[in-house]
Amino acid sequence: MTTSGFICGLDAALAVIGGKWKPLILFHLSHEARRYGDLRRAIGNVSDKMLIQQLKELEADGIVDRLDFKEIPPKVEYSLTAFGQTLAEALKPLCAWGTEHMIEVEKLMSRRGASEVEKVA
Amino acid sequence: MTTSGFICGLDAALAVIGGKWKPLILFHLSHEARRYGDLRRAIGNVSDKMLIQQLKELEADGIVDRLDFKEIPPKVEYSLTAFGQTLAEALKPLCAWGTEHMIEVEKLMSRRGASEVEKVA
DNA sequence: TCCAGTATGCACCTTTTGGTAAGTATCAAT
DNA sequence: ATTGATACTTACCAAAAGGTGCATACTGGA
Repeated sequence: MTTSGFICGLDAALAVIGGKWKPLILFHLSHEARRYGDLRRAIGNVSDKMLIQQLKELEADGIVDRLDFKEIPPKVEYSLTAFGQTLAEALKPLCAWGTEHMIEVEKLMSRRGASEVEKVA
Repeated sequence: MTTSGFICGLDAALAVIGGKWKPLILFHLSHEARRYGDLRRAIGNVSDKMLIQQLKELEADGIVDRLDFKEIPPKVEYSLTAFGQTLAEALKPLCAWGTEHMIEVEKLMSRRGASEVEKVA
């Protein structure tokens, strides 16, 4: 079925920001443009493969801009497009919600992990 | 490492609403409480296993309330908790963004699928 | 009596996603 | 000459997410 129709806008939005590192990428790029390696270090424990992959998708989706300086030790800068910035705007309240309830959510998530451990034990 | 610490609130929020059917569930329950089968039909093409699983997680996360009427043809009603309603609020702008750009996003998504088809062809 | 509807559980399998480790080309510094 | 940094690619593998189908216990309707 090619009817990939979304029911509520939430579906559409999540189709774009779904992906383990995309929220972080959005987060870091919302402040300023960043070079690849820079962004990589900022996020911390991403593999190259993953970061590149997610950046490519975001680029294909018109969320981020890739600026290749064509220099010979490679230099590439990533930034949010205007479209990406509208997304970042729309994400702010959700980000705020998450920040506000972060402790609670962390407890919930560790509980999920814990119950899985119980099954093993 | 058990440091499941989120970097930005986005991570925390997405840990809660991540899951193929959760956005839809939130969406439908934000209007009113619904019986299980009712909700199921509203969503359309979910399997029982998935819907139940996602509902259980949302329940465990304190987002939805499960009201069992203990009747003998089973009757159970799901609704948003107060906490769940704060989430729903925070999601509104994102939902609006998705609705606004839905056509664009649908094109993007079908393009993703198309390029995968190219690889096969 | 037999089937449908109710909400849910369980076993199994496929698809998707994420991760690891290696390799590429080019230059600067050691 | 080797090493390290740059941005990125590829092949291979593990884990997680999702899907299918069957089973349950009980009732009401055909």
